Amino acid sequence: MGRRLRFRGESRHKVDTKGRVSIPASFRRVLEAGDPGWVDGKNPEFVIVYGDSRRKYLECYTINAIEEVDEKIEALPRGSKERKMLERLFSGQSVDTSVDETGRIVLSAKLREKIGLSGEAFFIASGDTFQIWNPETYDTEEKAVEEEWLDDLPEDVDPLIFLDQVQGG
Amino acid sequence: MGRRLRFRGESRHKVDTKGRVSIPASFRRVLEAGDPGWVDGKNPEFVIVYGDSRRKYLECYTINAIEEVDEKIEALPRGSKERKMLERLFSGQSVDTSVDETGRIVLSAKLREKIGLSGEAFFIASGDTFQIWNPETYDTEEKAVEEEWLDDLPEDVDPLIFLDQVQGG
DNA sequence: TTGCTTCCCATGAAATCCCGTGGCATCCCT
DNA sequence: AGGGATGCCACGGGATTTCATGGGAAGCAA
Repeated sequence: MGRRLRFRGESRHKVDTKGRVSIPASFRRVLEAGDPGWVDGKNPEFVIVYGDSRRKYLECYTINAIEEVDEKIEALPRGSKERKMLERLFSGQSVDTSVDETGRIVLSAKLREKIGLSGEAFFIASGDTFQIWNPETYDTEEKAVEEEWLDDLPEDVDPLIFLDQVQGG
Repeated sequence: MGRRLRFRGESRHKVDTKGRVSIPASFRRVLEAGDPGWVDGKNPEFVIVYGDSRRKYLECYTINAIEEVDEKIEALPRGSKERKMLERLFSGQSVDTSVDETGRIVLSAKLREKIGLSGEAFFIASGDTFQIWNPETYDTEEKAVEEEWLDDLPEDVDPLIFLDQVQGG
């Protein structure tokens, strides 16, 4: 198996009145690589998880990534609370889509309203998923969180330190 | 064997006086794929499990999915309590239906009464099945549970952590 | 006959397809 | 190095199809 591609970078794109948005070209390459059914010339599919009411962004999974999640959910005991909740989140509160010929997707009115999208959308990579935000929401809420976190670190601590922390419980 | 199709998403549809309801278009695709007897142009069949009196929603299985369940039940010792109960649930308290030309099914008065359906129905995917709810019941009883569960999670904990929990215990 | 079910046809709104444009970067040829 | 040709990219608009939903007529049963 080849190296797993990851999303990388951030960018802004217009959202037209029909809800169409271009997916950053580099993200498309990752979506293609992450869709086992994809063949050159065709349009990659992927899954948008929008989650519960308080989530303010859309989270996008490649087919491979979402399948990994689905399988893990299926491995949980049938009937358990965790399983039910995760099914809600990942099976219920999600849609699958595909990129069109020109590299765009269509975000339904419902999805746009949910995250307050109009005019422009902000894309940002996050490991093996990427997120779609209303640019203002991202600036005011997320960026603030990031900066606060960095500010709270002692002056001389490099965030890289966290890379090698043991997983714990 | 190809990748297993799963239901995905949620939506609301009208229930008319005859008990007719549209099945979400994307669910229809999964029902078609999950019905071994289906051919393009025909109408897929599937099974609705309504269960005992406590259950407040209808659970819908593709033909393949229900067959898998049936086989597992048959593997249980004949005469065992578990087998009897499961047979009651899945053979007795269920009906099979088919989607019509226009993408709808008819829910009998009995089924509608059972889950208190009138006016509108809420559909939500749940792995390899989907559920049909009275929208109010879903909001007040189920969604509330979900939100409470999310609220009880520590601020910075993502539900995803449950995916990697060890099984057992 | 009186109610249920099916079946058939109709329609507005929404989603999808198809086609076209300008900008920018890269390649290639001379 | 100049200058075009090529190709990908972000974006827009119109045409077409699919969806969800309504209503009536025909079949069937009590």
